[in-house]
Amino acid sequence: MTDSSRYRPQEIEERWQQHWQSQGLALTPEPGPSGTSGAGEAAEPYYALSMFPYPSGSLHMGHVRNYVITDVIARVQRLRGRAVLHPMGWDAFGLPAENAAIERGVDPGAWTDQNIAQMRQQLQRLGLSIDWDREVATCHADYYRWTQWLFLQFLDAGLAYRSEATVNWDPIDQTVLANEQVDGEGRSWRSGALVEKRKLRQWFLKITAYADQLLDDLPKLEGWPERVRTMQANWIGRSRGAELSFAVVDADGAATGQQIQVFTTRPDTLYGVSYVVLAPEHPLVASLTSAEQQLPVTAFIDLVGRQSDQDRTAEDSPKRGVPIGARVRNPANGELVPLWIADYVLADYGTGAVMGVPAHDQRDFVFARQYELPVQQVIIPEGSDEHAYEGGAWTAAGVLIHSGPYNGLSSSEAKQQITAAAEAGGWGRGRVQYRLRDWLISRQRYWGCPIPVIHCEACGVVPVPAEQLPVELPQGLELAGKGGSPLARLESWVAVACPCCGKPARRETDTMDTFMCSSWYYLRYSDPHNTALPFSRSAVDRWLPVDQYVGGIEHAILHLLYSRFFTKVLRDRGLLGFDEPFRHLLTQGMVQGITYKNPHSGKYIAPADVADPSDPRDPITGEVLDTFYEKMSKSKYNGVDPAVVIDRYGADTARMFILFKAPPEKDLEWDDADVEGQYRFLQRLWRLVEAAADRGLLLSPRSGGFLLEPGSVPASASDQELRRAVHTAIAAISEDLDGDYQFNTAVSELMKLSNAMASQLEAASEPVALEALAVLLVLLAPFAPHLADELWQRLGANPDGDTSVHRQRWPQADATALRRDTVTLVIQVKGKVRGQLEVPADADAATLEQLALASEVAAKWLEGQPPRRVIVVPGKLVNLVP
RNA sequence: GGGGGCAUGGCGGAAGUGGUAGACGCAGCGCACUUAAAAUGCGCAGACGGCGACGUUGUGGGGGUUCAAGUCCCCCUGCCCCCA
Repeated sequence: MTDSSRYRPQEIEERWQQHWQSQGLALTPEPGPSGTSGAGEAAEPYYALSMFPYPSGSLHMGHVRNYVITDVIARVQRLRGRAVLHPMGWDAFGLPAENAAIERGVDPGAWTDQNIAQMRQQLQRLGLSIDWDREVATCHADYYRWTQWLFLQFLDAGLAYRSEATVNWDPIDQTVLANEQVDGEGRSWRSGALVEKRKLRQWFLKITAYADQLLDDLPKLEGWPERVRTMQANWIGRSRGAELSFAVVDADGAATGQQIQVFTTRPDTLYGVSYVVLAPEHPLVASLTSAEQQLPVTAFIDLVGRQSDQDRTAEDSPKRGVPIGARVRNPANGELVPLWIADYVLADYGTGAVMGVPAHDQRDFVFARQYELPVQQVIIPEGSDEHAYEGGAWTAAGVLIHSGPYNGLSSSEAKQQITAAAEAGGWGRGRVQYRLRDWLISRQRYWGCPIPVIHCEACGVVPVPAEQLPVELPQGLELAGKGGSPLARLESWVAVACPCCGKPARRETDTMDTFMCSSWYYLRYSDPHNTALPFSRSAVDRWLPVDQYVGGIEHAILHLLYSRFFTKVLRDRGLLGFDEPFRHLLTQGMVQGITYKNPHSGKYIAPADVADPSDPRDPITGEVLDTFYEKMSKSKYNGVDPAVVIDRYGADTARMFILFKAPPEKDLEWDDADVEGQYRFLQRLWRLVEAAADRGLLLSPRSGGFLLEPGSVPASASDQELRRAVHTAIAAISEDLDGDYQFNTAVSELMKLSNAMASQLEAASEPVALEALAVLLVLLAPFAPHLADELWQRLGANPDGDTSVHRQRWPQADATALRRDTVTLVIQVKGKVRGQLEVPADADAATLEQLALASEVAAKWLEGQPPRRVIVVPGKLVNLVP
């Protein structure tokens, strides 16, 4: 073999990337006047989308996996004749840039642009077929202008409002956070700081107005993973129940006229109420607290203010509270019960007040035990004796007792009847409650999209007129990272004339949550250069909904819920014509690196410092290390740099490895030996095709495709066998790329085809061999695009550079080639495999039974007795039951 | 506590509607080529027993349905995720 014919990805990949770019291979076909765009004109559109990255400046393996998966999908759809939109952009506002500015004094915009340039370059080395002409960056004024414009749409629709609220305050990042951005331990999703409660005036989007739609449309999203839909449903958390009024009474038991509204999902337990609890922040607490309880109540409120919601409401944490020295009347039975405040009731959920039913609610039960409040059982399990309440509350539905006129009713009947009685008696009504809160979008940070409103003493909140957009972020602001909105300190920017009355007014100084920017970027790609609108109705309706969205499961709630909300609002504004933005969603698994940890010291050890991976030991102490796979991160020294892998093996090997190693939704364990194996496979392909070319097997460019006429039956058995392997691969890979994607088995089918060709190509006739070679390279093209195009050219199919393998058509399997004359029949005796028989493929059941009974296997295992029963599965097996 | 998911060789993973378990690859072993090694090619390979033909056993554990169960049903164990 000559030296020049070795597979050297470093020499071919960049060349092909440049060639594709000059050919405009990844550009999005737009419908034009007839005759102007050959491929795109009649083609059906297909939109393949990756979740756009934050431009941190360095590409990691998680990105690579995400974009390679989307790229394969985009390339397959092009080969299938679709007009493909496959864009990329940058989620470019956010704290890292601002922190860099604070720490190093650099300009956040310049810092971000530099990172974008760096990451774009890294991305391009992967050979992704991205249409870079449609790139967007959320921090550029020509993009955020439209984020502001869309905010004004929300404002105009009454879906954006400003309100004083108790909010999550992140003391490290010095900003407020949305509920969705606080984790289960009450920590910020970004900084990890324990979130504090503060009362501030903030902007909200009224996502709760769409709670029902967001929930009810989930079943329509059949192309989404079940668990993402479940997570969203849980997050929205719709519960049906009733709001009931408890009248406040004075020391003599006379009504004071004040009412406490409670929300409950269990109106059937109303007769079991032994107290009512208010949230410590409830507005009536101050006025209802008796003189003697003043001191403990004040102290308690102060204590609770320092706790997170999660700590306060967890079922297993201790419940604390104090009575405030007032009583209320149970509207059903007239009983007087004490009024308490407690940490486990939250002000902003429901009405900020709950009725305490210790016998049938676990938290109430714990609370009642703690403070020796009475426990009144009113529900018993159907058909059973009374529950003894040893361990806790009986929270399931059952039958009512001790409930006056409702005794004997089931829980569900009682819920209806008690709610109806409340409505009739004017002391309550049925109500639906959501866990979902309105979306808090104000951030007291600089590097975000300015909220385009002006505060005027005379006119109130005035939207910035659309023609004055964008409200640009001022340059050269000194960022200190301490206290309040940085923009507020720039008086020259803040002071502005009111657009309404012309008097001096002040700009809003908060910026938007970056999730605002990412809630509509997929719409902008359809029409990225529009200067009159964020997108035209015709462009957005042509390309959307996104056919396939690919990204991490970590966005299951936040980004995906917000984007669905945006889509529904914009639909109602007439800006687009669909209900849901993403038809199919693929949540790819993490990329994990091999991780070594000293079990005694807890220290992570870099793989490079482990001398012998089969017996990993601490390089200093010699202790045996724990070995496992975990998500790649700097602190664990288990990351693998994509650039290093590409330098060594090329992008095609990296792509193939990532696709082959695990199914796309599962976590993937990075393994250098497996990468090496993948590289060997590509080398084998190279040698296979080179050997064929050396023998004079050459493909000439032609328009009619490279397949033999469907139905062709070559004369020789070996040709038939090779053809069967070729068309089996077509059928199998086509199926793996349809619906739910199985790239791992698709790659293994490519390996099988290559193995078959390695042993059979030499003996094959020229037409059959050429068909096999052409099919192999077209099937390979989406996965290893550089190698496929290089070999395609080396086989002579692309002499002028304009008949790339990526411009070919995805092959159709020929049923004739898949047909067999004989098949292997399995012979079972009593369900156990005992032998095999070659039989004619078209033999009927009776023939198969006879062949099986006449076989040696039958003779050996039936011992001369005729079987009691025979089951025949034509084409598969015969089961003899003695 | 509620909901969702997962469990298959030494490892990653394959196995339409129940129908030959372990495809494909990694690691391993043997052979060929080589002075040697690497690379490459060919072959073996779940476990147990047997020189062998072959037999037994085997998809986290237990039970069931069926001619036939990785696949369907019930119970249990362990792990992951979401909500509490």
